[in-house]
Amino acid sequence: MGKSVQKITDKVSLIASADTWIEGLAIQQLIKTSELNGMQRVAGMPDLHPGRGYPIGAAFFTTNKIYPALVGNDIGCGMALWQTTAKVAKVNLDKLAKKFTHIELPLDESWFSIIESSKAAKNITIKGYDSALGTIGGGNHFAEFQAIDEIYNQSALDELGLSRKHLQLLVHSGSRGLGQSILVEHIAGHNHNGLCEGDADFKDYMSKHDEAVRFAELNRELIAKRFLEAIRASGERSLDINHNLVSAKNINGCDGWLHRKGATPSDKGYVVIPGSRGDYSYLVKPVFTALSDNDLAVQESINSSLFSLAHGAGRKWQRGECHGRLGHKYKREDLYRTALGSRVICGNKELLYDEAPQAYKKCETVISDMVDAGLIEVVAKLRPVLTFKTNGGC
DNA sequence: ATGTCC
Repeated sequence: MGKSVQKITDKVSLIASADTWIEGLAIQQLIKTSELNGMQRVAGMPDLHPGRGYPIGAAFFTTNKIYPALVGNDIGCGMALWQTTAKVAKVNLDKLAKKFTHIELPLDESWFSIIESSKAAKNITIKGYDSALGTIGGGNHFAEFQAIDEIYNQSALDELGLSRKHLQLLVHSGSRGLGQSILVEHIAGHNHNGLCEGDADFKDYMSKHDEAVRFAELNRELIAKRFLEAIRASGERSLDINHNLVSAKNINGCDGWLHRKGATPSDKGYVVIPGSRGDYSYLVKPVFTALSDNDLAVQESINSSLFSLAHGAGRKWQRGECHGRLGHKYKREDLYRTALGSRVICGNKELLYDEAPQAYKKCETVISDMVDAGLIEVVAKLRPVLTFKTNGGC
């Protein structure tokens, strides 16, 4: 701890060293959000960047009420890591890149029975959004094949059953149109005012929210299975972690509601913090200091990080300005390959530029800020092999 | 972020 934990105000802290680039607007949004009624504490992560009104890459702890607008439309968005049976040594990039031609369409009849049984098992009763299941979506969502590049903690890797011989698959997606519809309905009735505990609409929102979280998990599972089928491999999920949600949490003896907006939980075991498509991702183990709960330093660390971590490298440039900044220097063809030797499949021109590695911070700085803050230790570094965004859309 | 905006 120390150097990479900044106190912004009494309520607001930021996990970032002084030389980590954070946009001023994002800090302003962080402070503004801390002034909402019932807000107890706000913690910015080292990938903090501006959003529409509220910043992304932050955790917000309230008492007595929740703010659905803080969670946003992509309820349940998160990262799932699958180990495939495919061998890294046997990867042929040209061949691999050709296997994903129909991967964006709604799942066909051959999937219907698994969709029905999975929905029942997860108590998902909502109808009307099944065509989104198994689809990645836009924005920063992706499916990426990766190889374990460097190992720092072999026993942790063993615990997860991960081997560097096997190709890994990281899926980043959420609840698609379902989460969007839940937010739209909430805003129509309550604007950005939030909901008080005890209100009928509070219960109603939380129940829909929780279902959207399960829907998002199922979506990632179906995306993974679909990509596995496309490469004629099977696989097993080693983790699935949501970074957009609100849930009940006791923080330093206080019962309340923890909102995470692009903030990875540090209380759910191992997590993957992805870099941009041209950078490494990091498998990390959250650290819990083995001191008594009464220890002031521990309480302070909990207050300043709110059981949360970065959810990625963090945008350096705003969406939409990237084509202008990169267009002169890079042709579209230049962006289908990365400096780490990986391939990119992205048929949408704006997305190709918006999600370019240059638009993101270096993931290593985000990781080292959290290491310095005493929040994580790095287990392994994952190298991108092929990143799938979308086939069409140009 | 969004079966994405005409």
